[in-house]
Amino acid sequence: MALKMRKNKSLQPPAPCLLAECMQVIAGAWAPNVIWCLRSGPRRFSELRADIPPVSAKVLSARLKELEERDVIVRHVRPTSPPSVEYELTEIGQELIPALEGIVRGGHKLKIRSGYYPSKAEADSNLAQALEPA
Amino acid sequence: MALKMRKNKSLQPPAPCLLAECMQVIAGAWAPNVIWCLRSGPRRFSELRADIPPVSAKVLSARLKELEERDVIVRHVRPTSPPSVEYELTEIGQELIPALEGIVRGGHKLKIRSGYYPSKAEADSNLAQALEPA
DNA sequence: CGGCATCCCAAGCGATACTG
DNA sequence: CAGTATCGCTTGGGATGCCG
Repeated sequence: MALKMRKNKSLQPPAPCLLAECMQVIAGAWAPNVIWCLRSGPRRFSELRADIPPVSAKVLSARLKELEERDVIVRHVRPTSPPSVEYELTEIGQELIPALEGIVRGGHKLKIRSGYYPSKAEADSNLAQALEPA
Repeated sequence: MALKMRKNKSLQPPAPCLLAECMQVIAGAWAPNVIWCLRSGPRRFSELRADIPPVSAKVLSARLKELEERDVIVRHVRPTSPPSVEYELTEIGQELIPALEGIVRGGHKLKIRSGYYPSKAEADSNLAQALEPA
């Protein structure tokens, strides 16, 4: 009857717990980008603003605060003449990088399959550039 | 050390392209769950509704439509007496599963590090249950 | 059963202006 | 430089009801 492999005992909500848990950290338009930008070392507020497209200061600080509360990043304040603040991934934050890499690779395959790159070489270089440390 | 590894040439927007690309597919509260639930075979509309927490019909159908447009899933209509519709992952959709697994593992480590499980055994079984096929 | 229509709310985000 | 405050828009989402 067509539904051969489906067990009729419902797939109990499979991973929604864990999936949702991590999705909340990852969610939003900017959080993943922040984590991604921090993966190769600490960055300052305005550096993040510049790196991440033009994210508004309000939203960026909101995300940073959230990520800090979740212990994904730490905030270092250096009391210099012009105030300087650095954000850095915690160990917990580092754990998320493989997940983001997975997403990047997934996005890459998506673009290859549907959108199409002009050439495979270009696709590969794009992926390599995306993944390379800095 | 603090800023040792930061190149002062700005980290050009590293992967936002690819990251954002895939994040848009993954984004929203339910899309990842849908893909996750479909990873072990086709499911029908109402099965998905039941499996995924209580997602409203409106939102579920909206997500399904989006995912179909992006060629992540396919819709099979079977013209039986009570109408029956099945959704299934396409090959493109399958490509996303590793990314989701990465997220699940990330969420798992997050819970271990911060929230804490009572015991490691329980943590492991939780992860295993989340990842097991069906 | 599957799914669209309507209403309505809350969160996310951007822009601008302002402070320490 | 590193934010906070305010405003207003746009989306995602829940609830309910109706239709094929």
